[in-house]
Amino acid sequence: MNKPIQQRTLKTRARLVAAAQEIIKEVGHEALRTEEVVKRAKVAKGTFFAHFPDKDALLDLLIGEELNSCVDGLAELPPPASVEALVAQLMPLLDLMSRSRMVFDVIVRYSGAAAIEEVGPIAENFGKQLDLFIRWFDPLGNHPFRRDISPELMGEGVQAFVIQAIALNFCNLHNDVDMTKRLTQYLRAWLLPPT
Amino acid sequence: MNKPIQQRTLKTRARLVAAAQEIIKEVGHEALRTEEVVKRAKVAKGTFFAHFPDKDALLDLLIGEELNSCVDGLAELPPPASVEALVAQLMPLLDLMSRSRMVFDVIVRYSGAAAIEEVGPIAENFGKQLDLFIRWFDPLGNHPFRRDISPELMGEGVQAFVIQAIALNFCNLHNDVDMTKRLTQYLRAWLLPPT
DNA sequence: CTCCAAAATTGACTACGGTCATATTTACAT
DNA sequence: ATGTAAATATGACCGTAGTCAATTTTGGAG
Repeated sequence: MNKPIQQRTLKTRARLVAAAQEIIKEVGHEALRTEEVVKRAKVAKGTFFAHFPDKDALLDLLIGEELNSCVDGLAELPPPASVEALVAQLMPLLDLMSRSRMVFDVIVRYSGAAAIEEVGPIAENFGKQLDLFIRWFDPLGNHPFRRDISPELMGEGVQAFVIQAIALNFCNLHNDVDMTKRLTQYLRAWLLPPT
Repeated sequence: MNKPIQQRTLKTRARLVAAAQEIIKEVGHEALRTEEVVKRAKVAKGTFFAHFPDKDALLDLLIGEELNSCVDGLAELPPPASVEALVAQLMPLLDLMSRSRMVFDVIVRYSGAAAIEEVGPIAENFGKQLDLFIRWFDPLGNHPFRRDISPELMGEGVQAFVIQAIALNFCNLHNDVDMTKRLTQYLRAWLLPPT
């Protein structure tokens, strides 16, 4: 019933977010500086940290939004009819997650509900991904995937392998062709019933 | 043939490492400060960074060593005869990797050969883990696991699921009983042929 | 309208990782 | 021994995330 949330707060927060988005568009996530954010948002340093516990929380929010629109896009597609189709459909997500080492690190760190408390935007998005996978792997659906384990478990495995594939991709100068191949190999072994 | 490596270098490096190990034993990885390391090692700040590219490289080394003695211990065990036995054998590794959020983050970041160049101690250890798994999953061996995919692929999957299980464990106040259960569930679905 | 307590904002300040020009030490040739 | 070039060490300095006591703004009670 109480309404302790002020109009001013929303405005300030929106300015901070807008400034950050602008900066990221210009110089990328890696070069984001809180000083630059507050300068453009025309607020003091302390104000930033009154709105976000730390810089990573802002990145959680921004990257979470990007992930959301990406997953929303996926949700409109029909359930994939093969591992190859699945991997192809996931490519936009893969591209986003592997855009830069820093983005990937933030995603990995926050995908598991980061802090002990508080589920952030990225963690929420991973829940959303899971819902989507559960639909795609519905045992009642017409797909070639295994039916001996729950679709939820299948989805969690897909997430684990996506992260693994991207992580290995950041290594030995593998390019994304190899990432796709590797993920396909993982998911064939994970999702297909042995012939 | 050239011998450009000085005795002094080794001494200094050893002192830095020893100081860091001492500090970590006292206050944990999270509270490690380079300033404290150089103070105890009786060297200047700059010397630290002449020996390690950054603080994380030192952690890579130290955590890598811990992982190595852990995996060496695992290597003396006989191949596990069930998923439950496998998970039980892996527990020391799981405990080490999930000791703290920071340790886990460093491991995840460096497990995939961190930088584009240079394979560090943690990445090397993950290779060693893989060798061990390949032995355990030898298709010629007497074990209940699937034989339709390469043991290497099986091992990579185990690594992916271990990371997934730990990551989720850092979330929703799940304790390690749940981590064990979750990993068992993953590995049953990953390693066992459908009945 | 006036006053007040809570909410929001401020910016100087701290902590700490990392840099770099300079100084010192080492190894070796002569 | 002496000179000297390369390797190593130094510490003042910098950049940036994050803190906090003090200040300003807000919305509402009387």
